[in-house]
Order: sequence, then C-alpha cells, then structure tokens
Amino acid sequence: MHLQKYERIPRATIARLAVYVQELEVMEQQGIKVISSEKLAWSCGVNPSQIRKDLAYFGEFGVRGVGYYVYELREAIKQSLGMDRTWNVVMVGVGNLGRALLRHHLLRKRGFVIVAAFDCDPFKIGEEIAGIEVQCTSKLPQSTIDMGVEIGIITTPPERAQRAANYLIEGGIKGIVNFAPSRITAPENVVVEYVDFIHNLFSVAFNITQHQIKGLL
Amino acid sequence: MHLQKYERIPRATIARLAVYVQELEVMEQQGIKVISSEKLAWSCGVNPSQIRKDLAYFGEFGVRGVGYYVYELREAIKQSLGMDRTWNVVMVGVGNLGRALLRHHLLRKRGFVIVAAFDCDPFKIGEEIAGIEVQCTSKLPQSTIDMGVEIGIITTPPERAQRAANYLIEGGIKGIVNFAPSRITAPENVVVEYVDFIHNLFSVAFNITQHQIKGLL
DNA sequence: TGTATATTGTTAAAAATTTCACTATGCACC
DNA sequence: GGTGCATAGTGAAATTTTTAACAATATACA
Ligand SMILES: NC(=O)c1ccc[n+]([C@@H]2O[C@H](COP(=O)([O-])OP(=O)(O)OC[C@H]3O[C@@H](n4cnc5c(N)ncnc54)[C@H](O)[C@@H]3O)[C@@H](O)[C@H]2O)c1
Ligand SMILES: NC(=O)c1ccc[n+]([C@@H]2O[C@H](COP(=O)([O-])OP(=O)(O)OC[C@H]3O[C@@H](n4cnc5c(N)ncnc54)[C@H](O)[C@@H]3O)[C@@H](O)[C@H]2O)c1
Repeated sequence: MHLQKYERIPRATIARLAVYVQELEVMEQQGIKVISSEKLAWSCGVNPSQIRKDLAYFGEFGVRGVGYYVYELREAIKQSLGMDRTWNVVMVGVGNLGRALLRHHLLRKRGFVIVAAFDCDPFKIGEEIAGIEVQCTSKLPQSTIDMGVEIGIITTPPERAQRAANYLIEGGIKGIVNFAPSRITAPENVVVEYVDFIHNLFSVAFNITQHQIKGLL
Repeated sequence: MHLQKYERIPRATIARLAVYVQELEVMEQQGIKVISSEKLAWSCGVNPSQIRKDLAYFGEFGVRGVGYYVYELREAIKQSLGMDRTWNVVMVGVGNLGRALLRHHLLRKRGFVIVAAFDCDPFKIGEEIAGIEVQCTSKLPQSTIDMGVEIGIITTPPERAQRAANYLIEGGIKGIVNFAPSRITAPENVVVEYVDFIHNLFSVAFNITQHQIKGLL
C-alpha cells in the first residue's frame, strides 16, 4: 500500500490520473511493458512534468533511467484513486440518459455497479433494463440503506433534481453525480459533482469563434 | 455588441459562464428581475468576485449599487459566448448514448441542432430517431460540407473514435466533442473537447474516500 | 568497476487563477 | 442638491497549478 503524502490534491490531478489509466490500458493491450513520462504525456496531451508531479502526490511508481512499468503504474494509480474496489451506485430517473447509462458496460468495468434504479413514473416502474428492475422512488431511501449504497446518480429533469437528491440524502448516500442542469444543495458531508456536457459544446463553439477571430487579426 | 477585451480567457471562466446562464434562466422563470453578484454567486456555488471578474472579460453588464438585470445579463453572456446563434452539429455513432443525445431537447434549446447522424452498422442505417434518419458513415464528409456543419459529436466505441474523427475532419468540421474514452489526434485548427463522465464518478469516489480519511484524523 | 545515457523525483520558478480590498457610481430618500 | 447605502468594476495580493531545471539513480556496456 502506497502512502499518500498529506497534501490537498488538485481536482485536475484526479481527472488526469483517470486519463492516464485509460491510456495505460490501451498501451497494455498493445503489449507495451514500459513507458516514459514523456511518451505517456504525449499520448495524454499533457506535459511530462505534469505526469511526474501528479504521481508524486501518491508515491514513487517509476524507475529512474527506465520509466514506468505499464501494468504496475496502472494498478498503483487505481489504488491511489480508490479504484481498486467496486462502488455500489443507484440511479434516480430512468429516461433517455438513464437508460443509456444503465446499458453502459464500461461503468461496471471501472468498478461502478448500478445496483438499483428508481423512477416516479408508474409506467416505468417494473420495467427491466440491463438486468435492473425500475422501482418506485418511494422505496429509495430504505433500499440504499439496506444495500449500503454510497453513490447516487441523478438523471431526472432539472426541476426534480433537488427532490431526487433529498431522497438520496435521506438514504444516507455519501456522494451524488447530478446530470441534470441545476444546482442542488446537500449537507457538507455529501460530495456533489455536476455533469453537463452542453458546457463542452459551449466550449467548442466558443473556441471555434475565438479561432476564427484570431485568424482574422 | 459588446467588445471583448483581448486577453486569453480561462477555460474555467467559460464553463462558469454557462452555469450563470443556467441559473439566470431559473431566476427569470421565478420572476426575479435584478440580481447581485453575491446572490448569483451563492446559487452557482462560487465566489462573488469571481463572477464579476468573469464578466469583466467581456464588458460591463451591471449597474453599481443595483446589481445585474437578469434578462440583460443572460443575453449579454450568451452573446459573449457566441450562443446567440445556432450551431449545426452531426453525430457519429448512434448507439445507447447517441440515441439519448438525439432525444435530448435541451441541445436544440441551447442552439445546437443535430442535423444528421451517421453509423456504420447496416441494421441502424435508415432508422429514424427524433426526426433524424441514420445515414451510412461513408456519406459523412460530403454531407457535412454540403450542410456547412461546424461541430461533430463522436459517440462510437473508443477504438473507432479516431476513424470517426477522420471522417469529420475530412468533412471540414471545425470542432469535435468526443464522448468515447480515447484520445484522438486532429489538425491544429480543429478544436477537440473530451467528455467522460466516468471521471466524475472517479472524482466523487475519491472525495468520499478522502472525506472518510479526514474524518479519521 | 567505471562511464555514458536515460529518465525519474523534486525543488524552484513561472504562469494562471482566485480572492481580497478598495474605488467608483447609481439609487432612494431627506 | 446632499447624504447614506448598496453593489459593480478593478488592481493588487494570495493562492494554486503548471512548467522548467536539475540532482539522483538505474541500466547497459566497455
Ligand atoms: N438525454 C440526454 O442525452 C441528456 C444529456 C445531458 C443531460 N441530460 C439531462 O439528464 C436529465 C434526464 O434527461 P433525459 O433525456 O433522460 O430526460 P427524460 O425525460 O427522458 O427522463 C427523465 C426521467 O426522470 C423521471 N423522473 C422525473 N421526476 C422524478 C423524480 N422526482 N424521481 C424519480 N424519477 C423522476 C421521469 O419519469 C423520467 O423517466 C435531464 O435533466 C437532462 O437535462 C440529458
Ligand atoms: N452509454 C453510455 O451511457 C455512455 C456513457 C459515457 C460514455 N460512453 C461512450 O460513448 C460511446 C458510445 O457508447 P454506447 O453505449 O452508445 O455504445 P454502443 O455500442 O451502444 O454504440 C456505438 C455505436 O457506434 C457505431 N459505430 C461503431 N463504429 C463506427 C464507425 N466507425 N462509424 C460510425 N459508427 C460506428 C456502432 O454501430 C454503434 O451503433 C462509447 O465510446 C462509450 O464508452 C457511453
């Protein structure tokens, strides 16, 4: 077990470490055994020092003069991120996006197991998607407590997100990923993360415009 | 038209501006006409100075001693982000996620119109989803040129993402949003943005663990 | 065993971003 | 018109994050 030095770790570091894992997996499949920070950086689109710095928060995983052993590094990062275990997840709101996520097999592969899904629409209750039966939202709090679920995913319409969050909080959840484009309030001890990929479209659109403006100057 | 001062704008600012728009819309629906940076900050989960600073990149939109007029500010931000127009978008890969996005009406509301969808699976070609007929990928480059499409969304499996990107690039696209968990290479003049919400799950999981560790100390 | 080479871990510098503190200004009411 | 109050805009300070530089060290090979 590698000791994490006790420093606050930049959230950007966490996101990058996840990318490193992803690229290391590709490399492993290609039969690459050893990789330098320079080459890994190149394929992740970051600076080599950045990689070494990011890793330094968690320990020493490389061999000077040699590089990193792909398999070992991947495992070490996963362990550092707490990804060497599985997390039980529940979903609230089984609509278009919810269904897509339920059918997304990569979640399980990454250690996130959706153990239950809830919706308030009586027409959806009882339906089975990817082996999960949709249940009535009223059962949520007790279920999550019983199953020891730690993470909740919200995929309801935005105006229902707070209500969904309240159920999850009542169910003793420790973290929420909210896909609805609305802010929610939760107690201090509940970690909340927002996902909204329209932001990414905004960002691309904005950068295209900037590019064009720059081109004209 | 507000003049953008010529400075590089932090990418985080762009993401936040999109959140401000979202919250301003909610406030507008609630009949709120004027808002202070402090109150807006509160509901967006950021610092008030941050809001004022973010806005300052694009101009002066408020009234000292009063605050910001909700409607005007929203419009001003949208204009600054280049969101006062519509963007034509194409999708490559109509699977679980692709379908969800095609049916996601908020995209259109935000000015992103999916004008065509492509897949290489013969069983999917010809199918109609949310009014869009799935076409064969081989038609992509010519179609995007003909329709003047500027943004491409990739929702293929990761190992196909580069191929999808190549089609888009051939079709003269200016920006790509890649939902597949793999890096792609594209010419300098093509803006690429990656979306992977497993990162957000990682982040929540990590923060839950940290929280618990901190609790123990 | 010694030397050259590669590449990490780490410290220091630079750059970017956020927050603070203060100034300027608009509004309401006397 | 003057005064008090609220709040935007802004330059400077603080903080965070990234990048660069280099010392430490493992390997290969003479
Ligand atoms: N569809 C997409 O691709 C997409 C993309 C990005 C974000 N989103 C966001 O994700 C959310 C869901 O989108 P969608 O397209 O799946 O919408 P949807 O309308 O298809 O699904 C929403 C589901 O939530 C259920 N629901 C509503 N209130 C509920 C409650 N209180 N408790 C439990 N379930 C409840 C509804 O019955 C419905 O099944 C929205 O907020 C949307 O903005 C969707
Ligand atoms: N399902 C989700 O909720 C989800 C969530 C996050 C990320 N993703 C990612 O999004 C991508 C799509 O996921 P999915 O669940 O929709 O997968 P999927 O297998 O359901 O869909 C992929 C689609 O891409 C098509 N395709 C494959 N190669 C193609 C090519 N060269 N050109 C055009 N089309 C091609 C396939 O025919 C299929 O229809 C994956 O990379 C996945 O990791 C999915």
